[in-house]
Amino acid sequence: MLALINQAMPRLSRAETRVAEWVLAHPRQATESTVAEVARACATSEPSVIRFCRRLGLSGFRELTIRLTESLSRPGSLVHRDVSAGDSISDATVKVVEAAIESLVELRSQLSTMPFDAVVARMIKARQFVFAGLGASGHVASDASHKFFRLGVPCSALIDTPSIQQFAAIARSGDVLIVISKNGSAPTVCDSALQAYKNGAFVVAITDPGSRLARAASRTFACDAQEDTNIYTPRSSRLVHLALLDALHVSIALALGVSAAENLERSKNALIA
Amino acid sequence: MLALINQAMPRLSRAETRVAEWVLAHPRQATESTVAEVARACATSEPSVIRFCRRLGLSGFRELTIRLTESLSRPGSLVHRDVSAGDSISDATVKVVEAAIESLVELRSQLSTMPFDAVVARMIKARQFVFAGLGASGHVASDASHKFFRLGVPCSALIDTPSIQQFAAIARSGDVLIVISKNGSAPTVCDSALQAYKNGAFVVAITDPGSRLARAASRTFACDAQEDTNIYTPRSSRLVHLALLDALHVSIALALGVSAAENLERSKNALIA
DNA sequence: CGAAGAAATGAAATTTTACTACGTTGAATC
DNA sequence: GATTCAACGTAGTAAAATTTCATTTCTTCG
Repeated sequence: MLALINQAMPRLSRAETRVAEWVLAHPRQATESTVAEVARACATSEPSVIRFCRRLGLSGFRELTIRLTESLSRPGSLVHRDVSAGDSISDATVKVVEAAIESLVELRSQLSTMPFDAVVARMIKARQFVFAGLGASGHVASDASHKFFRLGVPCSALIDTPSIQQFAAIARSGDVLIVISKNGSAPTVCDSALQAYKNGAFVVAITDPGSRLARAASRTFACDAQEDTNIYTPRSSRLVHLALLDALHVSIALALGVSAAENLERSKNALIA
Repeated sequence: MLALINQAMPRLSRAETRVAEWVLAHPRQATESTVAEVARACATSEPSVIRFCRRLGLSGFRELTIRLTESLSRPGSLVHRDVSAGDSISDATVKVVEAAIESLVELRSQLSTMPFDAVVARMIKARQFVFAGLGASGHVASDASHKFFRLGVPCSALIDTPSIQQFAAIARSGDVLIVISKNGSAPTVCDSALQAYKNGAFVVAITDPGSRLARAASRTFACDAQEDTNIYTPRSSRLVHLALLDALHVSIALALGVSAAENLERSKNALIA
């Protein structure tokens, strides 16, 4: 959160900058203050404080206090140590698993900012789900399709460019296209997402925030995967995307209610029997 | 905080108990609600909610939300609670991701007991890697194949019974068969593993400890995935298997040394260019 | 340089939210 | 069966968050 404020600093106006600086300087105090108190401390007005919150993408002051307490009580994350050529095997395995844990912890802290409610609301009324992704994201798409179809909604996975383009051309209202991409820059995928959107489909992106794909989609789940400069470090983004889709899957199951629960139950029993 | 509420339960009156139960069941949602919303959800009045807070020694509702968000964002508060039908979407998503984190933490603690060294020693001398799995494990196998081939070793993924059986029949010394299975009980897969082993292949199992597959393999990575009695709880085993294969991949890359590093480097550059 | 437009800002009004005062109900005790 | 006391909710109040809008300040372009 504090990093997010720092990052937003250049976009802020003068009064908002004063608020940002005060919050960064007194984060703990900010969580216990009221809007009026913050405004007074920053020698500005209450609306400016509110505007500051909005500029950060928050719903208001209340959410600021929540987000702040969250990040303040989260202990400094595990020191992300890269695998290096001299590592022993046991060192390396621990590092890899810890990196994976770290990215999931990061995901958890970002869950509350993600548009689950809006996406679920649209998905429970969909006539089909189409998952799309290339390369490693293709496997994620397949996995998701394999999981979501048990809800009783028609599902498919598209894992190559021509298929994605073809679907975009025939997409229509009622279709939900979930596009999975690590950095969201592949032009063909972005174009297809836009095309599907224009044809009336609901397009959900699971990708980096700020990417071209993120802008093309109706809704975006922003997972800022840390850049892996290290050749040995595997992409944790796959794990994050899978976990995110797990969460979405469960959310939809809950929203669909009894019918979905029954389908899940039956499909589970089918394996045991 | 949640523990504190539990502890205070006996001292609470009837209406206050209802509030306590709701907060324990929907902690995340509680942090984002207003007094009126909580009162409505508990079928009680606003003063009762306030009284509940006071009884806990807090100054009021505002402090409750702060204390709650604090304890929710602390990793120690992973009180693995199952998703239930009445959960809000935000509660459910947090629970799902926390369950995933928990299983990876579990994996980390078991890493030291796993036969990485022995498996790596055999794999760096292999002429090919074959990953096998059915259903959800099939996606894991595909993903692994897609990752390992970048080391420069021939790789393939078998995701259906006949293919696995056929490979087992032609397997020979120098082949490494990595079998991925959640509970390791599918008879055809176990038989194939045994057959491949008899034909001289090195068979690695990624499965539950004590399963039939575990006994059939040359070496086993035992991941005791907790039984998911709850229909909403997704299988975290996929994530664990993927992370485990990531670790194995990196270990092999390190053991292969410069040549593998070079291959990884080149394959990474191929995507950017 | 100066006027038109846009952006930023705060005063005041409005709505929402947390909290309090008080009367009623219900249960326990004698 | 009357008395007492705790529990509870209705209705009201104070306070806080948020919106509206007029004023000011900065841009920008003639």
